[in-house]
Amino acid sequence: MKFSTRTTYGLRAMIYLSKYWQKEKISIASIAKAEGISSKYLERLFAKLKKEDLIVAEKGSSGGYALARDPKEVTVFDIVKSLEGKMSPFHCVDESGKVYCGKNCKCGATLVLVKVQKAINDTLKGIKLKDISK
Amino acid sequence: MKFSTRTTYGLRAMIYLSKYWQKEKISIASIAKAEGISSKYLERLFAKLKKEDLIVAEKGSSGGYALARDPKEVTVFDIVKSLEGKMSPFHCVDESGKVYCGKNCKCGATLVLVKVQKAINDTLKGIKLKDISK
DNA sequence: ACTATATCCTACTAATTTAGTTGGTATTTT
DNA sequence: AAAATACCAACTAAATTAGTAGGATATAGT
Ligand code: FES
Ligand code: FES
Repeated sequence: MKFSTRTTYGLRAMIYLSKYWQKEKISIASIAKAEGISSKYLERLFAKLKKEDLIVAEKGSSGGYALARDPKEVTVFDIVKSLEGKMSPFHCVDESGKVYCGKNCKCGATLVLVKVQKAINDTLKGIKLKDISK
Repeated sequence: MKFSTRTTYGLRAMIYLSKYWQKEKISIASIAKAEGISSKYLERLFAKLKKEDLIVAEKGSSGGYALARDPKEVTVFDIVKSLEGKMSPFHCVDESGKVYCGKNCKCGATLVLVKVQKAINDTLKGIKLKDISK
């Protein structure tokens, strides 16, 4: 049971960006270099973050990325969700906690599934980007 | 971010077994059939559960499996851990919460990693097999 | 002793997901 | 015009997960 590395990459990149909040735009190349991440891969992760309006971009020479919102207001949940897609840790419980197992079974396992899901989400929602980017 | 299906399979099988706690031994074949799981696959999951002393087996005709311990005392954490292996949800934090990222970075991401890990484990440890197998 | 029914064991294959690359196009500053 | 940047789609590689094949070993009942 793991979060994929793209989540860690994404978090690191967002932390990096938050250091320049309301200061500079930062290029993917410089983040990739500083963090030791493949810049082409990071590019694709940024596409997801942008789609969820977590970052804004400016094209062209001297363009780059910047946070779209104040790090005090962005939660880690927002970031992780946009990178991981569906935030359901089990195949038969969806994001809202609704169960739709293949067998339509109402087995006790679902209790576990729902509780774990809630624990993860609550934790992620309780951490702001600001909290981790001092 | 998902638990693999083997975790759900394992939980379901353990719930099934707990219904026969101190009554009968149950064969893999019958569990597999009842739960709609590949019996050969379930066989391999049971090997893991047995290795962690969560179940006991008896060979031969009229053999089968049974819980090794009282469902009131087995936690879901025990089960999930034995099936998932390492219970670290991120690549740079181990089970004890120790960080050893490739870059040896001490970035704020680790705070997230450690908190999520703890939230999951605490949740799983707080649920007994008995609680989910009525 | 034979047979049927079990666990146990190893190695293979298939499917899926994740990670990363290639090769561009479009846009903006200098 | 040139350089630097975001943007985009398709491909490849690696890793993990899911499932299968083909047995060997042990026990109960006949
Ligand atoms: S395994 Fe999905 S509801 Fe029981
Ligand atoms: S990403 Fe592993 S410690 Fe920062």
